[in-house]
Amino acid sequence: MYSYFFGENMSTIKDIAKHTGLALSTVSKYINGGSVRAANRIKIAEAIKVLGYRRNEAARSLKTKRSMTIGILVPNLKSHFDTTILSIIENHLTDAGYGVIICGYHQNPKMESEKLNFLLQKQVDGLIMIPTGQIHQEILEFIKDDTPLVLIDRPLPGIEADTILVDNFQSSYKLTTFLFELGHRKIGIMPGNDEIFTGKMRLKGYLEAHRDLRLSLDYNLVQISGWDMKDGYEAANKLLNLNSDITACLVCGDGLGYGALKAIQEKNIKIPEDISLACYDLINVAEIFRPRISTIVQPIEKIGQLAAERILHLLASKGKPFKAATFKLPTHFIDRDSIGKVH
Amino acid sequence: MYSYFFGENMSTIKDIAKHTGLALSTVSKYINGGSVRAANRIKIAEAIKVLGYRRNEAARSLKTKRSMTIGILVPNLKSHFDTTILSIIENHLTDAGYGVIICGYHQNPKMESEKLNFLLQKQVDGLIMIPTGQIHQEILEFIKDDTPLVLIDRPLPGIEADTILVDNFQSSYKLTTFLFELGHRKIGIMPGNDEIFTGKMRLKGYLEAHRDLRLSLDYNLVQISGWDMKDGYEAANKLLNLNSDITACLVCGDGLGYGALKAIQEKNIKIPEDISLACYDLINVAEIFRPRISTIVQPIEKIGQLAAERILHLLASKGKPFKAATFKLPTHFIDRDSIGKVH
DNA sequence: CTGAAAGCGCTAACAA
DNA sequence: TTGTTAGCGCTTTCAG
Repeated sequence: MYSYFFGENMSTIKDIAKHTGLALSTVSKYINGGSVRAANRIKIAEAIKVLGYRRNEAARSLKTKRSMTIGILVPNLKSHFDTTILSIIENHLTDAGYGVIICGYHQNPKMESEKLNFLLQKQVDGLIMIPTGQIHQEILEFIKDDTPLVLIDRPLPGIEADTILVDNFQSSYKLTTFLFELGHRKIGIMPGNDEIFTGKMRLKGYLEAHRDLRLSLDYNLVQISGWDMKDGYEAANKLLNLNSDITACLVCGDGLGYGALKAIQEKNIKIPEDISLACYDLINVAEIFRPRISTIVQPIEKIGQLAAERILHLLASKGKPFKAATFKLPTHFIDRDSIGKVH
Repeated sequence: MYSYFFGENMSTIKDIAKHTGLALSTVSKYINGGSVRAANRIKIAEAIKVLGYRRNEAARSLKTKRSMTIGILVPNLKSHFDTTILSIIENHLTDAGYGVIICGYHQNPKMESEKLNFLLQKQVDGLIMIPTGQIHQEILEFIKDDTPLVLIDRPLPGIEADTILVDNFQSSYKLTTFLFELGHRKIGIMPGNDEIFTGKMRLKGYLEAHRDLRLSLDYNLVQISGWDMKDGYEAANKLLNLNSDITACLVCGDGLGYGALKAIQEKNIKIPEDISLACYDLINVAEIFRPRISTIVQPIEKIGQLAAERILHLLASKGKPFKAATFKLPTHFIDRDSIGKVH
């Protein structure tokens, strides 16, 4: 009699109340872990099984104004950096009982704003994002709604939110200096998109190192581009074609690294004999490539873990006064075999 | 007077009805694109802006029993294969007006079932997934609810659902034969996890090719493992240590490929002089590695696109009788420089 | 084209 | 411990 057919409506709390002869509120309490008489617990549990009951989250959210889900928004679902962080955060939040809605915005600010809107509509209880840097209306709304917000990788000036960064400036400054000390005088850089915080800061490190070292700078040595492999390929080709005397190159991203490697291989240029190469990230590949590529390693695990920790903390202390914190995590440089001396 | 403060409640359709002096239903119709008198349209639009109104999706879902979101569930958010497909599907569905909830289950069947449950609770209107192969209770529920379901990469026997596969068996059968024709007699294989459809079928292709070629088979040449880089590293080491006379190896996954490459490099074994290597996927890396790696290329773009198409189709024809279809997409083999002849 | 009213499934007082 | 009840914000008849 309580059988269900293909396509029939889900059973509700009401059905199971009817089935057990108990009140809705009792059933609800059971479901939410409240105290219910043992005999009734059993009855309810059985009814739930028999009727195939499953809580309707839409109704629950509507009532409680909490969705128990966190939104995560990243620029590029194809990027190893993004997805690794994603994966770590998801792990931690799942453990804490939160669901996760993952969105990518394809490095497109317009889509970024659309996805934020989507997440807003889904009433996520918190948001972790790698922003472009643009301050969208929706971000202000998250803040206005007092929804916990954690920013990763790139800050949002003027936005009061926990922010997790790495030492972009430092790392590229030091690396440039390191190359200089090895005798390099014509050092190229592929900073990616310099309107994005990481690109801008890494470029800045390179630039200031040049200034401090009193190394004159040829702007052909700076090839701004997008972040993808094809961008890296093009940028590297320009760099190589425009600077016959280039001896080293600093590549500021994973995708760019792939592209650069492709271009260099095609031209039959030898690393590190003809050109020294250093790259951010290049996870996995740096080790197996020959020569092994020297890279700046970001603490991805830590970033993800910290992001999850912070959002959980904010969630737990909601309503209380809070002061946004910025964390600047150290990267470290692993010098493998792609950097040589200039004589 | 309609100002809002930090943390104040969102304004609702009711507020904007009050603000404009119109009825709820009129406002609702406006929001849903119904016909409303021009003067009122303007009033409503303005009120929406002033009050910062945003539709509450929980309420909407509760009422309509549709969420306008599709769930996507994949085994491994760190896998290039998975995330590329993800990204493509997301694109298409977003264009069609659907939101997307992406989940990973970390190759863990238990978590797979938890995530399915999460998606079920979120009342997704459709589900696209790469399953482990286990038939969870939740999958049955999706089907019972008449929720469109599209399976990718691995089928679910007995489940009536659109399924998108590639020619795993064929591709590895042919590749094994190809290696045989080049003189290889000791061909190793790293099929990954042979309880997973793709691993099983690729192994089967290898095995049947051996049988058909009357090539005796040494079981040390088959190293079953997980799918990650470290699994590939271990499997390759075993393969290499156990078979001093091995001349070729077929690697059945991206992560495995990274691991195999690492092991081979460490042992200073030359490709293809000492060992020939062929690998599934190895996206991006196959081209830039030296020697360039010969790979079996899966039509990832097409898989993603087809998955999106199918789910959209199913969504549009909901309720109508439907017959599940299985698509088997062709892979193609790109022979680069990692396979040599045996004399 | 507009308005009144019912109710989706659930939670959370409050009363018993 | 259990039951009654009032909505959460929205869509959707059905009248007007």
